[in-house]
Amino acid sequence: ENAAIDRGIHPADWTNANIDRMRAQFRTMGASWDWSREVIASDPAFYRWTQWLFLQLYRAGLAYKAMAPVDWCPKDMVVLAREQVLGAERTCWRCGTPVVKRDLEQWFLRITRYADELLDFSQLDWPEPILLMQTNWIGRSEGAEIDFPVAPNGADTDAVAPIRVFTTRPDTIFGATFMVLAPEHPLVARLTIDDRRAEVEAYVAAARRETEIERLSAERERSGIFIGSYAMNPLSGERIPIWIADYVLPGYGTGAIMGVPAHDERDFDFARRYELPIRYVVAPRGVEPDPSAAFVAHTDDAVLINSGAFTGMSAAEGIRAIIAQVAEQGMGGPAVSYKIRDWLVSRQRYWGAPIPIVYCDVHGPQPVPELELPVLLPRDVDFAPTGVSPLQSHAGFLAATCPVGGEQARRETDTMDTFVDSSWYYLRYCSPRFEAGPWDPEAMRHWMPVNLYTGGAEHAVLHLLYSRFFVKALRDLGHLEFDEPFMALRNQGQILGADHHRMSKSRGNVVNPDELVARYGADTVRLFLLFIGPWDQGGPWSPTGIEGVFRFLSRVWNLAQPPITGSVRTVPAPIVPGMPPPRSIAGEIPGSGGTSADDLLALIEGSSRALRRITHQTITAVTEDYEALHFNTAVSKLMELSNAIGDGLEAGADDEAVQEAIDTLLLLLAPAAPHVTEELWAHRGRPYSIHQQAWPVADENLAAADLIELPIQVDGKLRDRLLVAPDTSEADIERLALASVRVQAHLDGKPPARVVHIPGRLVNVVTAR
RNA sequence: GCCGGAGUGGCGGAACAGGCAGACGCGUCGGUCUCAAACACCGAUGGGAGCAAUCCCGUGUGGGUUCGACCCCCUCCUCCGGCACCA
Repeated sequence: ENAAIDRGIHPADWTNANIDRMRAQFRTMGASWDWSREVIASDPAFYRWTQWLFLQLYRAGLAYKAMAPVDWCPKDMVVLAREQVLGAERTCWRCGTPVVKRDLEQWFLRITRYADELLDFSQLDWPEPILLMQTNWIGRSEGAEIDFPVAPNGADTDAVAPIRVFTTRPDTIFGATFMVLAPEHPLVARLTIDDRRAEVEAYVAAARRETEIERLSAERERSGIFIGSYAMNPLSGERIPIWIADYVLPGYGTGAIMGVPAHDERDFDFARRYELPIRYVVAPRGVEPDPSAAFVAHTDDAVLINSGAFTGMSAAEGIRAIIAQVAEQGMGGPAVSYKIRDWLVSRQRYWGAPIPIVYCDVHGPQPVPELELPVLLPRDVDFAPTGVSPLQSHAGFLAATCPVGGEQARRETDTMDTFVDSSWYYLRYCSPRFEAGPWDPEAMRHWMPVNLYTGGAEHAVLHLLYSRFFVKALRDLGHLEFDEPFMALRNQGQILGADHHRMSKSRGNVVNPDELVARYGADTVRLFLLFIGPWDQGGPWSPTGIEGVFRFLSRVWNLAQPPITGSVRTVPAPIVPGMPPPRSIAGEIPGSGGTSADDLLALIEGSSRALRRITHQTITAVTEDYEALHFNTAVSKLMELSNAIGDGLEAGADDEAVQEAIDTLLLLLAPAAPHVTEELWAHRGRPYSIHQQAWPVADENLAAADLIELPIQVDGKLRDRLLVAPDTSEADIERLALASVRVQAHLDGKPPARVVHIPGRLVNVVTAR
């Protein structure tokens, strides 16, 4: 929408032009999807069901409208979900502008109802960091809510209900020497005594004016103000002063805390500044707390002190006992608090799915009947953002009738957050043209849940959290039969601009794949993207090396293109392919001085046998790499196979081995470089299409080497290598290892203290030291 | 500040149930081809010593465990990501 405004065109045209462009781009890159299942979120045929879903949630009480302090992007002139406000700088996820707080009536989805179930990841094979991010975002804390009665002072505060606090450390209640309310707490005005009123009101006003960043700044000294009233500690009966301070947040817990300076760092700082008493009530057993010390963090071996009847209990016992006591007095009990907030989904923008609600003066807000869906987004709207939905100035859209009484009514003009569309799109893929509902239940059973989902980690607490919520809510409403949308998740890395920043037009560091495709061809670009580094890591873009991939594909072309007929080369005599004797490589094989072990092995096996071995080893290795998403090493192994084919030709490998190797190379390469492999496959007279052939299967016997190479170490340092038949006895291997002149040179004529022999891996000769 | 992830040649990166560090590719150097260049091909390429055989040093820092550590444990440093007074 913003881009369309910048260009002076309609968002629908801009969106559709982009869809066309991306389809074409994907096509040139050879991306192979089932295009018959394409869905477009801005198409009424899709958002009809987005609206339907909203109504299901509304009827179930999971969608509601409420006045609340919300995050507002002053540039986009729209509210944001808490998840869309990024980082300590608290910026808009879309444009990067710092957000501000506003009190507005908005639509929310009750994701908090699923907070506990969203913490259950037991069915998921997801990256640990994503699970941690979701866990932290949900932010579950167990503790207690405890009522502190207001102490009578003869004024009108006497009739005030007790003040409820939330704490995770009820065991420290005897250390509560003051109470703090958030400046926004509803009781502040009533509990402020007249003498203090002017100052308190000034403090509250100042707190409201401050941006959240300033307020949350850790650097700033804690501030607060005494409001003149007192509360009673429900267990000790102690009278403690009531303060307000902006370090207590209105939206978490109950918006009020008991101040326990001895055991909480923030309360400690606060007490120090305002000279409030600090009383230690928990200490490691047998240790006298040092009054000059700072706050004492929670430890496992701590016991309660100065805590009346609870003195002597362990901290864990104390927590249980004090909660029980408070509950018995009817003054609270166990409680759980969460950081996650309900999901704000309404947006004051044009380009989104309209929220299907109408407002009737007689019957209040009413859902649009399902048969009337979709509520169509009109095209002829002045969509410049003004802070209220542009739809408000569209008389035709606005006019509605009440579904209950038929009165004239007014349509909701806010549209839905784009993340509502993306929270369920994958469900529509199962039956994209289904008309009788959002999905065909039979297709749903066949396809869902998604077995492997790939995407960026930036969706951790956005799309991935919302989608889980949707599936659970729809399951509970009887629409789905599974608990999780995405069983396995893998995060790909992000390719950054050459300047190490995210690619963006404004930075001018965007790489356009079209130019590379035009220059090198799609297969080269695809292969290079796979080869550039680990798929899950990402990193700065550098085109260095794309030439190497291009050369590789050129070599494959040259190898596979002309059917090889009767190429004749000198063949070095193979050394007894059947039963080669064990031998030490260096020094003991005449003339083997400069020969690498691989070369020697090939020499012994014979070039045909060696090529077939490498071919079948490559099948296994590349298949495993693909399945593990290790594409960079898969490509390097394909390069090695192509090098081996070149060596085999050079050494006179027979045609059968060469042709098998080439066919295998093409088959393994086909997913990565679909175009060139298809063409070569056809040139070689193989049946169409290479992409419909069975995946090659490795023959274990062919993949097994006739000889294995064993490193020989002395004291952990490599000194020699042994080429032996796989079935050589351990005793023979150790005898050969010790017989090595290079090993002997490091033994100084003394017998070894020990020989560590890991069969098939290595031999380590340990000297007495 | 808290929670994650990562530090390997000139560069991208291999190798990680503890077992040959540097696969594969780029770049660089040398050579072949060419009138010349480009392309292509061949060879060399972690650092140091040596004519050589070979030896020493090397995976951010400093310790530790082990026959053996890029890998495990502890300390610190740097970079990237997330959260940010959540009581």
